[in-house]
Amino acid sequence: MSDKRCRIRPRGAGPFLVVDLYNALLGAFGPQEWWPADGPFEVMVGAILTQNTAWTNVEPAVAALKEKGLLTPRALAGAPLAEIETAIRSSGYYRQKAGRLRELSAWLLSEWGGDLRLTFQEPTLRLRTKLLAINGIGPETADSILLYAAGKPVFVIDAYTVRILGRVGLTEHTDYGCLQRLFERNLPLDIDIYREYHALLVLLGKDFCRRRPEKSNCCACPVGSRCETGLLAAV
DNA sequence: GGCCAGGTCAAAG
DNA sequence: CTTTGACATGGC
Repeated sequence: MSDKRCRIRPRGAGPFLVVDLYNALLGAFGPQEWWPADGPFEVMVGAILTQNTAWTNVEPAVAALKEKGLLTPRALAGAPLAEIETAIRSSGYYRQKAGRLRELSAWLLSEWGGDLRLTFQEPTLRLRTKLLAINGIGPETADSILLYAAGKPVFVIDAYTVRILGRVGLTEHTDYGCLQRLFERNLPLDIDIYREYHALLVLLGKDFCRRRPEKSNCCACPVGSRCETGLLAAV
């Protein structure tokens, strides 16, 4: 995808700045300190379990896995599918996700003996490509793993991000790569900022955009509607 | 009871 | 190449 097609839309006096939104969100909500997990492998597991699923449904699933001692690549790779399914049932799509978790674990085991330190020594792009090759790991899951588990400077795009950018008039593009480059071009190369920014966008999407007078997709409704608020208006 | 959630993949059109 | 359906539970 050429950069030309990723151009952001001018708004008012000039292009709206990605960093302005970050500062506004950080000022309004404070640091979120994502990802809520106990160690990198738990981040990876959570990244799969939370696919199109509320985090409140993921928590019991992670707890059950932990209870059964299944939160290591070796244990998960060797566990019966039925046992994994039972443990993660609350997270929804549990049959799909059980298979995905086990496939991911088997891969980590065979490539690096389950040692994530070794896994994360892999060059970022190379690791990203390998993650994407696993069935059930798409761009958002791969990048969440890279950013929050591996500590690589990769910006995560999710459905909230797409809606919010459209809502604030920054861009109407929805293409993952376009939006990712938009953030990465306009931010300092800083893992903590990437982590914090994505967390804040999710918070805005959940708590803020849900308080809406209209129906769904508040973040996509027209500027000037009743959805307009102090926070977004200030940006 | 309906709508939605921190997506992804495969099958159609 | 773009659109659509399947996957599934739990909270509001």
